[in-house]
Amino acid sequence: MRMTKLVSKTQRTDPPEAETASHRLLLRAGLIYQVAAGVYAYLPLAWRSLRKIENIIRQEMDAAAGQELMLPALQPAELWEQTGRRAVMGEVLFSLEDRRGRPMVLAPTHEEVITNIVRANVQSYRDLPLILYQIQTKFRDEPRPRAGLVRVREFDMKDAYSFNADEISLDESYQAMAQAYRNIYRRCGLSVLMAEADSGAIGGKDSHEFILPTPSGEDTVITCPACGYTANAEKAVGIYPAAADQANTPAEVEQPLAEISTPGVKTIAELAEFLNIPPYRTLKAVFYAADGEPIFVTLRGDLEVNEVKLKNALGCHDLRLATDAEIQEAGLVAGSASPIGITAIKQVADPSITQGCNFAVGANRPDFHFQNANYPRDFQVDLLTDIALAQPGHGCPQCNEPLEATRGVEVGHIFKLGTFYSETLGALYLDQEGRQQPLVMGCYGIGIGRLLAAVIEQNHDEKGITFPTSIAPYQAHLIGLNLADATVAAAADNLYQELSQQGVETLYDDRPDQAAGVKLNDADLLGLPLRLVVSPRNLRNNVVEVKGRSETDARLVAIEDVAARVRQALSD
RNA sequence: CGGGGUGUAGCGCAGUGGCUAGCGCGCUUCGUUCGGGACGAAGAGGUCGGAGGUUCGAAUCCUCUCACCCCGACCA
Repeated sequence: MRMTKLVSKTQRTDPPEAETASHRLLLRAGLIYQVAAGVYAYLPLAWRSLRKIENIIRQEMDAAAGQELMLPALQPAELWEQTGRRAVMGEVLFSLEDRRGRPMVLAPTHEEVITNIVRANVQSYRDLPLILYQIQTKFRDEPRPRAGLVRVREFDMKDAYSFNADEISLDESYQAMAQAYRNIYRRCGLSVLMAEADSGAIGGKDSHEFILPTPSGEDTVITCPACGYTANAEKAVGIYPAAADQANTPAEVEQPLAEISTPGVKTIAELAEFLNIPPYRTLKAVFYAADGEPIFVTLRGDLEVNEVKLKNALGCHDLRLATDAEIQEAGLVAGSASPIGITAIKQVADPSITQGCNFAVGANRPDFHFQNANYPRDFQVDLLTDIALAQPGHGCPQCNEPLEATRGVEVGHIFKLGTFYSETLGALYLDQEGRQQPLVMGCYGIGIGRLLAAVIEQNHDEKGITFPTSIAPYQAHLIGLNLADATVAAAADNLYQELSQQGVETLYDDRPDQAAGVKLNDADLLGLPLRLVVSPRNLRNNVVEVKGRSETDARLVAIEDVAARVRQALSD
């Protein structure tokens, strides 16, 4: 490709709106063009790279016995009502009407359609297991698109679905997909973490996310350097430090409940300081609204609520902190709230309230707290279950060594779905004994554009992108310096022809009037793996300069050997 | 949806009621340059996000509205 014919141009300055490296470089190198919030055009360079990513994914999916097909993005809303997901998805679902006024949606994912297809085509265990996949455009009206291609509203996704006779078979498909995913990331030049993940309201047992560690990421991953435990913070379990200075047999050491005056004390930090006790000797109260119903949550004062765990425990769609008005209406006192004496509100508590005794807690009237609160002596709860957020420093659930936290971008997610869709939509098969059984399903997603963003996030330096060869838009960046010199122009043109004929994907900077600095900087910005420089200086010695993007020094190669050397370098 | 911010040339920005709206980069033409973002000369390019209002006069003041960015709740 000649750069004089390339539609996209590089920009000299960083786009001010781009906070993350991939967003900044994608815009600046002319790979993407923004059309609307969270909607981007892929310009030719990006599109070449994305197609290479897709092909790697296809190869790995096919190797794992996947069959590629293509499903429609435009679907009747009715299909989504059968599974109840029209309501679950809510405003994320792009909705429209056709000319007859029928409600339609633009699909954000494809479980409904694929399950119906399988229902119509699979009746026997002999057809199983089955893995189907597609690479197709998804539509999600995200509340907040961000960071260029990381979080958008229209994006291409590889989504795969497995159909198995039983859980054991599902495990095999799941493991095969997990391995395919590892292969895909490795081949794209990415190093990712595989983290235990929350499977959501409809999920089955297992779910894993593939996370690219980066400070600009949206997710927090909890890791254990000692044993390798890795989990999304939404899912992670931490062993919080037991209250070492407290006896483990509360019944014998419980002190009488006592109300004390605590003027101006509202937060846990203030309470702990006022009483000169550590935060873990207090109890924290938080109020939520779950699908509109008020929820009173209690956990130990040194811990935070994990809202995903809470949401799962309650089985609700919508969970948010209660408003001040709702708190007042419930007769609660913010800053001094107490689970003691609350009967009209649903109460949820974390088991941490049993780790210790004689806690300080609000008295549900302003400027007063209780001392020596003990569960279950002083209050009862409707639900006692893990709702605490694992934090760095907590003990690993596998080995009790201190956990660490890392930020990251989710570049893939695999789920064991179980039988929710097959039962709801009637996708059944006959087993060997002739009994009807629901198909056991899994689903597996990778966002293609986000993967490109992740690759750039992990492969760049201060000058620009450093594309891995496997997904670089072109393999070689040929620069002709001082093309006003007819000899140089001829040599560069010839080399371009030769490389092209030998199958080396070459971007040829044939711009006649650009200064050397502009061309060299653009080459660094675009980040193709190999840079070839033809110049008067080199040509006097009949050589061409060859340099890898990440190398500091160039090699001089005789011009007649360049094509062979380039092919060799690319195959390494 | 809550909080913060921005809309003026392709890009980045200046312009607090007064003449024909300006600067840098980029772009066009000519000339000179030619290995890390060259120089000179001459040019092209604008519904000042939109609508309404105030005014002799609005990019500038008022009202409404739209879009986009950043921080939080969501996801591949």
